[in-house]
Amino acid sequence: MSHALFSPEDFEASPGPLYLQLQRLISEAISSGRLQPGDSLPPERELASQTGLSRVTVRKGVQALVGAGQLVQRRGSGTFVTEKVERLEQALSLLTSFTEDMARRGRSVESRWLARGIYAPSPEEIMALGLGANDQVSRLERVRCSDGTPLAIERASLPLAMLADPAQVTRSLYETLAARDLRPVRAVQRLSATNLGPVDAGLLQVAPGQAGLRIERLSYLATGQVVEFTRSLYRGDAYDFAVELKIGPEGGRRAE
Amino acid sequence: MSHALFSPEDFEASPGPLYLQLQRLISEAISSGRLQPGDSLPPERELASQTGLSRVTVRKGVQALVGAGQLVQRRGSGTFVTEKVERLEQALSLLTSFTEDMARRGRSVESRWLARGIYAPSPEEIMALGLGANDQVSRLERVRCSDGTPLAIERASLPLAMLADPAQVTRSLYETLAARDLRPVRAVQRLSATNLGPVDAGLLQVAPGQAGLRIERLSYLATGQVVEFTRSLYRGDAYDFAVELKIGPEGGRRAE
DNA sequence: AAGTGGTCTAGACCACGCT
DNA sequence: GCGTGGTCTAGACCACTTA
Repeated sequence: MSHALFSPEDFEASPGPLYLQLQRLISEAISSGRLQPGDSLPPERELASQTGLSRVTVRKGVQALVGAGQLVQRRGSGTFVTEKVERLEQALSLLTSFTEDMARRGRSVESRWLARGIYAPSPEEIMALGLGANDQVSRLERVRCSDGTPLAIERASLPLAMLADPAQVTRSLYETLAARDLRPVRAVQRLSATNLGPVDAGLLQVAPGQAGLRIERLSYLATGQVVEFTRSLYRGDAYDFAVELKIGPEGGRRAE
Repeated sequence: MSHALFSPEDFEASPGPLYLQLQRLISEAISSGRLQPGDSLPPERELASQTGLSRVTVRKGVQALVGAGQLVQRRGSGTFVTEKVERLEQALSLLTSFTEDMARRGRSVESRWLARGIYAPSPEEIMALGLGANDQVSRLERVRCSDGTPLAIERASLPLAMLADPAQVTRSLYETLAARDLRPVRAVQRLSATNLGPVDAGLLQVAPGQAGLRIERLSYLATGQVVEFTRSLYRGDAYDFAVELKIGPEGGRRAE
């Protein structure tokens, strides 16, 4: 059975740096199916002796694939091919809740609370919610998971007037608000792509540096008051957001 | 003048790996303003002797900041603090052209063509445009720049029926289409975050692995025909997309 | 030609996870 | 305890840029 995955011949007179060649070989082994998601790679020292490279060089090649999200390394345990996540599609221009959204797909929802309580507001929250210096803020921070996989980090901040007791939110924030007749009628979102920092990457169980989608949302009541200020981070590999476009000025009538 | 930037004392009995300490020191020097955008870092060998670390370790710390986009390295020349890019805000739900969008902001627009011609379609293009196996496709691929900075890569594909002569597109694609009375009335976009590969990162002049926003768009005529299929990659650090939300089913009336 | 980053090595020790 | 990945070193050579 145990054919070595690679051999020194693979590196004879090939072009380019050795770590890139190794990277390519491993990458091809994955895409060809010779290495399946969840499979373990040989230990670095063994890869080194199999290929005739030094361990430093082997690590450099492997690390590149870890950075690309194709491999995961667990200290003391080994190196494994990343389990792939199915991509979820979600409409951006509907104000739906995570809970309902997943239910509609027939997927389980779990949340892990990072923070749920009343705090002194950050400057960012003061700005966004229009608070006074002495006001306090309700914070709801959680990791959203579906079928066991963390998909997003959600950090919601609300004025106490909107949510005096954060602890009463157990499932959907919108559900809790709606029960008190606080229904947002309008919301503005800002999206950008960002490399996940070590902390957020850890919470989402991906390698630091992986791409994530950052969404900031401000929701308003009919009165114009701000209901909530939410900053979310979605795993870039797990989400597709869909937007339907209206027609811009140059595509339609000139004098609208 | 030339105080050494760092000294071995910075590393005495501090916690954590040495390369992370170096990374933090450099990062702080940047955020504190002691290192300005465009400034050069001391050569790796000098950093090593200043800090008492090995060059390998210095490189590891520096590379991490290169990966984070804070530093740029140019072989044979040196290591420099990244020039920062001002963030542009753009409405996602309007179908505006890059050209007009920048003009409205009073910014210059330059494009560099990567491809402009007629090709045999890829399977992806066949799917998206609903082509037959023997049809051909017009492709417009360019890097979009403003004020000298590359901001996005745009790869547009159109059926020949919509654009028989790609060479006649010189500025805005929409302008060219509108002149032939081909005005899209509807478009669907899909967004996701992704780590830029070496090629795309090179075109956008950022480090490979930096986060980018991928947008796929399908535009339709009033007849329902597909006008264009465009895949764009925006620099994550240069763009903020804004979306206004409608109200989802649970927020509004039940029976609308 | 000199100086820079880019690659590579052989060998060492540490910290963690498993069994 | 043993095997894994994580960190670190000293020294070498290559490839490119700049002068």
